[in-house]
Amino acid sequence: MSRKKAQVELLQELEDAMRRSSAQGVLYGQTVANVAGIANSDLECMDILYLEGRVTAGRLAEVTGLTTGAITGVVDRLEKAGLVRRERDEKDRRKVFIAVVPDAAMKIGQFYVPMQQAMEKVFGGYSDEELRLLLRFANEGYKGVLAATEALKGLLDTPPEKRPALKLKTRPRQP
Amino acid sequence: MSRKKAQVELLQELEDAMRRSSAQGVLYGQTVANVAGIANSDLECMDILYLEGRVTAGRLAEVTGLTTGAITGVVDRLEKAGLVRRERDEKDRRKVFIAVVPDAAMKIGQFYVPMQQAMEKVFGGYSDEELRLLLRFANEGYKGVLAATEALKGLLDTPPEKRPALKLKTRPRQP
DNA sequence: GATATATATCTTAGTCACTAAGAGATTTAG
DNA sequence: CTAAATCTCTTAGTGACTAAGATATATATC
Repeated sequence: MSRKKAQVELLQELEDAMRRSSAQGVLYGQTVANVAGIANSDLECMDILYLEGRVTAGRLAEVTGLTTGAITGVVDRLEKAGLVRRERDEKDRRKVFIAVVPDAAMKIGQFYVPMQQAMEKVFGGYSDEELRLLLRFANEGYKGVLAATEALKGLLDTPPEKRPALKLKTRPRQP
Repeated sequence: MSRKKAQVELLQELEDAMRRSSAQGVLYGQTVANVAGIANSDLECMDILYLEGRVTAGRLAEVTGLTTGAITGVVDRLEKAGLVRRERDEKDRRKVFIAVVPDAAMKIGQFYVPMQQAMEKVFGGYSDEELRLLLRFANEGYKGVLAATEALKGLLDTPPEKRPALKLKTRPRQP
């Protein structure tokens, strides 16, 4: 045992707190989709487009885990709503780039204002050095979650009986 | 202007990094649901049950934003899968408590092991004091997101033309 | 250069989770 | 004791999703 009891508890608290805030983050997203009047996956794709810029339909399918057929539907709806445009790649005419229509970023962005304000308020309680620590953690956390997602996807290709037994460290929770 | 340019950039980076990792967190959840062979909302409810303990069907509807009818379906599926049990409240026989079946926590929990391992690895790079800072941030962040969600929900009840104009601070992103 | 294979998106048919509206059961208020 | 309120479930209908395959374009092989 290299960890003291207090630290194990700290880590458990941390895990729960992150899980809780992440769950609430999901709910915020659902609410945005509701208010904006678009489907959840549609908003998810808008978010990817915001973060990655112009991407192909296939990449959207890859990142969201949806089938290409489903993405066709997503893009159809977003295009009809005037939020994105299809742009055929002139180099490879099989590809279709999806690009956010300039004004659309703001139409959707406004619904993130309450979140930004709340976060600004929270960030206000931290020094620059502490904020840099949070940034470092956010970046490392992203990489960790990405890796974990890949690891978990790997299980999908493995038949259940051949899966390496996962040692479970969570204890059942008392309500 | 009370903030220096460097800090504004830091905050923007932080916002993007959090958005990115939170988006990846959503994807992790979707993958868990896939691997576990249950619907997304079903898993979301399992998560709420894990965090809140035994809750009523109505509370699940409230927290998830689904209708009570949808929750009936969720609970039906989870019950059939042997993950939860319906328990009528003896004090108020209209209410139905949903409780996680003891072993079920582990059945689902195993799919969070890759995530826990990834996070343990990340946490390993921080001192106890830094971890406490992260915990403080996670808790404050949760409260912030919760408040933001409520604020946004408020907009739903306000007719679009009567909504207080949200001042947009995001700048459109260059892809 | 012609043919075969690969890649990227779209189409179609069918499935399943969701909403809206209201029914049924129980509790609380007058 | 009746009326209103609360909580869950039921029903009918809608819409986003998958699987499979069609279409169009690109790349590889001979």
